Amino acid sequence: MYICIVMSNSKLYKGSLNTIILKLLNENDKMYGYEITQKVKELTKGELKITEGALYPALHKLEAEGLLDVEVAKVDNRLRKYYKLTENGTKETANKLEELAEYIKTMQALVNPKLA
Amino acid sequence: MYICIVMSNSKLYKGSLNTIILKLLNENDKMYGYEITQKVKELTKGELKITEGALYPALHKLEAEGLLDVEVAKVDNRLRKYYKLTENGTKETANKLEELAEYIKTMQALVNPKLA
DNA sequence: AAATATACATAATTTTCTTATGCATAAGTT
DNA sequence: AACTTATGCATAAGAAAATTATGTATATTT
Repeated sequence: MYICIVMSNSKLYKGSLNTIILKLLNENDKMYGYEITQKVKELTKGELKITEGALYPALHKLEAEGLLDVEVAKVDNRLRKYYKLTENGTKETANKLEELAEYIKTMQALVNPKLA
Repeated sequence: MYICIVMSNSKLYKGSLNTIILKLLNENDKMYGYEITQKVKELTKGELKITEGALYPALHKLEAEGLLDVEVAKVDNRLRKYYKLTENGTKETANKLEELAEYIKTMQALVNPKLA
């Protein structure tokens, strides 16, 4: 038995899930849900864990908005739903990334005004 | 008549209001609500507008959690509620700022893995 | 045989915000 | 004098986006 302290899932991640999903799909062409959770865990060295309750509704919403296309596959007798960016999805990815950069700049102006 | 386009209040700000409040109080000793809204507008060059519906409940909550002390004053026959950090508030400010730095680092690892 | 990993999904609840509304005084404008 | 904008607080209704808790099912590891 061991104790694990993780600072993960700070409140700040709220609102950035869509950006994360879109960016990953922009890099990896197509991915399925579980793969996304693992990739995020890997890239953030375990610091950020995307929960299923957040991820799947987000994917469905992005699909409903026409930003993602879905394609179902069966691998090892298990279902996988591969998502990929639509044309609009690619455009929106650029917007989201710009928004994120802007957000980071703004926050730095707030918490570290000397560097602004 | 003119049209004003502001990218302000993007969804990403969700979760960072407390950090902003605490950091400003950490720098300015004591501030009142309206002053905070104006300071944020100034520091972000109008890009971020803290709404009253978000600010006042947040201040009340931080006070209830023992992170802020409040002191009422009357200036020009108008009420002001000055908030300042408690000892715990100062500690929590450090935590929040570290969390923010961590968040920014993590997001940069996600959206720009080459630099990680 | 049992536990963990893979893979999806949804419902209930909570948190945190926006929008709308309300009260009140001071200062500036028409 | 009347009206608008600025200053200053507050709360309620609703929306958005997460967490937590469940549920189903197969594959792999212990």
